[in-house]
Amino acid sequence: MGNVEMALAVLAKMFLRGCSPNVHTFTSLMKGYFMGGRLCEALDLWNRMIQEGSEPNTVAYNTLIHGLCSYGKMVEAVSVSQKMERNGVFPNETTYSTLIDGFAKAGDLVGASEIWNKMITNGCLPNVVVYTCMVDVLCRNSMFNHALHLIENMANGNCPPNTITFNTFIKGLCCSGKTEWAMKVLNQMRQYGCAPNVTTYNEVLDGLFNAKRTREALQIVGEIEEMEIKSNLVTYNTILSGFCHAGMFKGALQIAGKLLVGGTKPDSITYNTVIYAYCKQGEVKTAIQLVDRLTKKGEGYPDVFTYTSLLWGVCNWIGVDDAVVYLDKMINEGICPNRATWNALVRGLFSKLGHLGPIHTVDNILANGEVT
DNA sequence: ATAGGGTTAG
Repeated sequence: MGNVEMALAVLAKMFLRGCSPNVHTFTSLMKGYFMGGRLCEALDLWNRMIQEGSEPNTVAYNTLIHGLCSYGKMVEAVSVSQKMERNGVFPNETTYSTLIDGFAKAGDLVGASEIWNKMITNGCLPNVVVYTCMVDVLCRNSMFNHALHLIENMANGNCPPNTITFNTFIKGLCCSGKTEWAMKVLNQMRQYGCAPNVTTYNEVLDGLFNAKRTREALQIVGEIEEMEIKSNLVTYNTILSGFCHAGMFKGALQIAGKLLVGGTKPDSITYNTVIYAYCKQGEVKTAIQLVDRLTKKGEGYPDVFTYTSLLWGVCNWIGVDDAVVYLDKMINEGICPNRATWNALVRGLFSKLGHLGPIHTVDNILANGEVT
């Protein structure tokens, strides 16, 4: 029984004993439904709360708005916030930051700005979370100078930026390949009283590896050790995949060894990246053995990522016939191949046949409207 | 009882 089911059972017992849940109970339960991916149940619960005569307060509304935003339902979220005001329940900083974050995740600067303006009109002062969400949406729209100005305004005003504000800015810069600027921010954030933490370094590392700046990435790896910043699983996974991205598969496997020695518990991303590294350097048998060993332990593994690497490896180093066996195995286990899986197979197939002109990957076929 | 930051195939 999952947590949500357990909570529901408790709720049912409450009703049976004639106890009516209060707004707090409904709000927590609704949050649970939203987090469990059960939008309909969450909304049903909201309606039931109204029927029970519980008056939703600001926190209850914020929870509903956050749930709607997390499903990308921005029109509905805004409409709830308007209804909230009409019902005389005052929106607070959390209401506005939730809505601005929702628009930011959708890349909608106009939507986010409208909420900002509304907030100012209503006499609500932005806090550090609201500002940080605005930095996020500005970055997603490549308005890095605006984002920087906003951070400077914060520092000059009475709402100083914190480490998360800078991490958001650095992430935005890295996502646009502006790694030099990101490095500059990394070095300057201390002047604002914000110490970089492990997330800051993880973001910079990812940015550098993606930009093929392997040398600088390695410098950062050294800096993390010097600074006595404790690497976490994400750090290791980022370095691991970064090494693979740079074609340094041996180095990647060494990092994996270091992770295990350090006592960090690997996750499916770690395993998939290691399997990818093995397959890329032709140690497909080792990769298969590792997958077999991991399969016994938990559920949900291997997954589509594992099989895509494995199929690529078998196709390129063993043979297409064997790859088809693994494709069957995958489908029998109920794992659905995706576009990348088919691409790995099609690429492998054509590289074996050779000199047949351009490679017809699934992407090419879809782009050109060709039919096989 | 509510809000902002991190990693994997192509």
